[in-house]
Amino acid sequence: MSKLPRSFYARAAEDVARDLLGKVLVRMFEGHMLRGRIVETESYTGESDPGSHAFRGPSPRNRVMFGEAGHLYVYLSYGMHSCMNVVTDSVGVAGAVLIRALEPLEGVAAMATLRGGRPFVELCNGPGKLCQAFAITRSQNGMDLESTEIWIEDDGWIPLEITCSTRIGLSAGTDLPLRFFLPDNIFVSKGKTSGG
DNA sequence: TGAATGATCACG
DNA sequence: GTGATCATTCAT
Repeated sequence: MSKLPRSFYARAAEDVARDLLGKVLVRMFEGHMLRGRIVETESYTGESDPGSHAFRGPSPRNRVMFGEAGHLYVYLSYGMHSCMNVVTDSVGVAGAVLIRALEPLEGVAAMATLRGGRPFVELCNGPGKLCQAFAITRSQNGMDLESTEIWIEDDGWIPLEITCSTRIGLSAGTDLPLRFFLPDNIFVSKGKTSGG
């Protein structure tokens, strides 16, 4: 049960995305401890990645992707949903890992309330859903994962198997196998699998 | 299958 | 300033 150090994040986004599978996101919210195991991620880089927000260089929105690793990058999608990324790579190099799905472990009642009473398996099986369940909005943008409000820890659990496939919901860069998930885990978001 | 809903970006 | 686009979710 150890909190991941900043050096864990200060690597290539693709490596961080793969290694985050099985780790546990922890969030303190109004006295509740919310915990969920990461079961699905996608990696995004910079100028070489047409699917990335940072593809066209720095802007006010993607600024944190170019900053120090181990911070949160949260943005609003489709005008109504927040999506949560973890910043990777070194300062000046754009990189981030989108957290797409979690397996709820602790604080499930609080998550269900935040999610409007949705069924258990639908609490965190999508990027917008898990942000709602963990009360993460753009006001958490730039937050440090070494803070006491939100962090990611390793509880020793190791995935049996990791599968990769192309990323979801993009109009560019869809040919790259940069989505990582645990096959057979029921909390992985719906959408395409690795061709099966 | 498509409605909801607003920030962001390119362009002028 | 305007218009197109979007790393989605939910109800039909």
